[in-house]
Amino acid sequence: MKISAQEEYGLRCLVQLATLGAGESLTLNQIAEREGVSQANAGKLMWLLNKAGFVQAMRGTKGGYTLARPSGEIYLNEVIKILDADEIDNHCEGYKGVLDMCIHKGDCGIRPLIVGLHQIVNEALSNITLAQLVGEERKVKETFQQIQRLERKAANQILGS
Amino acid sequence: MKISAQEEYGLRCLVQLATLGAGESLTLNQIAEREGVSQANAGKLMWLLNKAGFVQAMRGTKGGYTLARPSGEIYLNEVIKILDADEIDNHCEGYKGVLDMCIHKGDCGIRPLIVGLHQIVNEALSNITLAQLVGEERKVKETFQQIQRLERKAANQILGS
DNA sequence: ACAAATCTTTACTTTTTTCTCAAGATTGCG
DNA sequence: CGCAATCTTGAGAAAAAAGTAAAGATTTGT
Repeated sequence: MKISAQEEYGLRCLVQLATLGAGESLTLNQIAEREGVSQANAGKLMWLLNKAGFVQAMRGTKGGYTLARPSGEIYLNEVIKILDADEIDNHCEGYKGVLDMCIHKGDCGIRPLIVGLHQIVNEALSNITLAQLVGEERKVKETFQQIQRLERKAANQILGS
Repeated sequence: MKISAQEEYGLRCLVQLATLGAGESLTLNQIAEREGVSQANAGKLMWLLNKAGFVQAMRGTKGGYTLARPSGEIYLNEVIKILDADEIDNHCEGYKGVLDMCIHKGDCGIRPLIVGLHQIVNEALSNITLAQLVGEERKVKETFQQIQRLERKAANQILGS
């Protein structure tokens, strides 16, 4: 279970935009340079993010990108969903081995595991906004630590019984 | 953020072994057939799991695989770690763009996010054993739902304030 | 000892993901 | 207008992941 390159770089490009003051914008080149990515690659990512409505692009001299909404209103789960080309909703379509259908219809321990994992990640991401990612290292860390503590408690309650 | 094919199929092969009674074992062919995977592929997975000490293999006629420990003592986080070729510990080594080093040293909003996500997933996985995955759909689902509820509560406590 | 069944291991092929390139489109400026 | 800067878009190259094949090693049974 890992974060894909597209998810990571896409998020980082957004973070760059989130640091801007009102009226400021960044060109593809600036974004690429700041994140250590090629301009071509950044271009594709920004294109995706633009299509999805997270950023606004302006062409021509003096063009560039800005966030389409305040960074405090952009939740990471939405962003990840775009950068990751959806997935999960059709999990059993994906890994069905050489057979035509997923073998594990009905009662199957694997499916709830996979679905559950995705939900947990999604839930965590839906509590974090772009704004929080900008220079707010402390708060993000705290949020996750708290989540983990309660996660552990929950597991004990259920499994320990 | 998604589960890789190797993670999923590897887990499923283990689940097959976990359903066996004492003294029973499964051959590569049987495992492959039951999970709808090619024998070659199952072979590679079982080889990995064997090297990591999760299963025991016996060659020759009457050979096959069995779990190396009781299924109740095999935690999913350990298994995933093997099937996923480690990762995370060296996250900043992985996605560093075209530069020699990760740009985000020190204070960086992205790193705690990535690390935090992995920890949350790992924590969830470390509370589930192979035994629970066998025909226990209900229980796995419950565990995750409970974790999610508390996760949400935790987030509200911190972020809402 | 030999043959059959089975796991082991390495090299290779295919598929998917990631990244790049190059041509096109739009905007602003002189 | 026409040039320069910038985003857009699709094709395709490169890299990584997944999967396959084939030859080798080990065990059991006769």
